Amino acid sequence: MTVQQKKLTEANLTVGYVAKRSGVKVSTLHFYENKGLIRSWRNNGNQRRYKPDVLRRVAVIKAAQAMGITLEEIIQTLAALPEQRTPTQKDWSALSKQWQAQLDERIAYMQRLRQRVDGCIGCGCLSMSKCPIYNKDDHLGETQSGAILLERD
Amino acid sequence: MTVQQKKLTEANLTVGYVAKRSGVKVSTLHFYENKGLIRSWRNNGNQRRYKPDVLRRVAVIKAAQAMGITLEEIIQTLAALPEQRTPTQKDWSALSKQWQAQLDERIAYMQRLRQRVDGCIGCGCLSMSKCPIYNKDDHLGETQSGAILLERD
DNA sequence: TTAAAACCTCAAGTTAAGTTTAGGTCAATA
DNA sequence: TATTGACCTAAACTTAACTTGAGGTTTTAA
Repeated sequence: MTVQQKKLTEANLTVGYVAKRSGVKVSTLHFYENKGLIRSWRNNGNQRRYKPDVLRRVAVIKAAQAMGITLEEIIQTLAALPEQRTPTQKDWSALSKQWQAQLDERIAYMQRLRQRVDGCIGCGCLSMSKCPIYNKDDHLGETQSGAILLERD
Repeated sequence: MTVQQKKLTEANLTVGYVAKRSGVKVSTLHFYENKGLIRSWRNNGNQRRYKPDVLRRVAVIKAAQAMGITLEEIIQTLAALPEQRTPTQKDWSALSKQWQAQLDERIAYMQRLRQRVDGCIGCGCLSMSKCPIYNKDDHLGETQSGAILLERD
């Protein structure tokens, strides 16, 4: 039995191991713990120990981030996971549905933007009076103004 | 002739007017000028004055940002615009082509991600050994690791 | 003409998502 | 057993893209 296998079966992962396996830095795991995104307990020497499901948690966090979801939102969503028992497939599945919807929205937003850029800038005219790049009702857009940016120039 | 019309025809816009018309704050215009994204000259009292095409510039900057392009990249791209003459439709069109390609890439990335999430998290299994959310070759992904995040857990 | 509104500069503050550093302790191995 | 590598905390630093504040000047309008 290798050291890693021993660690795995004992469900007793060190921070360095989790860092290597999850592809994030040790400092990031500390940071996530501070934020309440993951949890650990301490051994006699005050070192962190993790249950293996922390790996899934970090994977999910990273996946969500790649979808453009902020840590703050992720914290909110992860709060829906059970505290007492290890989350099941159903638990994770529920999360992913939420994020899928967000991802779909984001893709749709990008496509709308693509279309507008086709029409507005693509042709070189940029006549914003007819064809604003920003749309008041498009809440995914970063802009606060939402205004028609140019009417003439 | 209204004051605004006078300003427009005289090609002599104040910072407050540009701010209102472009939907960004005065401080943002100062900031952009510092970064070299826009230019102005000064009147006798040391106040900024702008040519009307600054409105188009700001619109383009905001559009590019909405596409996920950083200011640093925008600065690079805007550097291709002519310094001496006011940019023409062709000039703007060239820019937009570049950004369209980036936008297409980004959309494609999101869609790949969407597919992986369908397969990996959506089903609840999250068995990353077969179906990594992160792909080494997917350079749009934010993750450094690019590793398979979970082999078992 | 005078007060308010708009402008100016420069420096410091803000937020997100970490990373780095410093100064020390714990654990694994030659 | 000694030493090296892994860990600990707390605070400061980083980057992007701005925003805010302080203290002073210019314009505009009643």
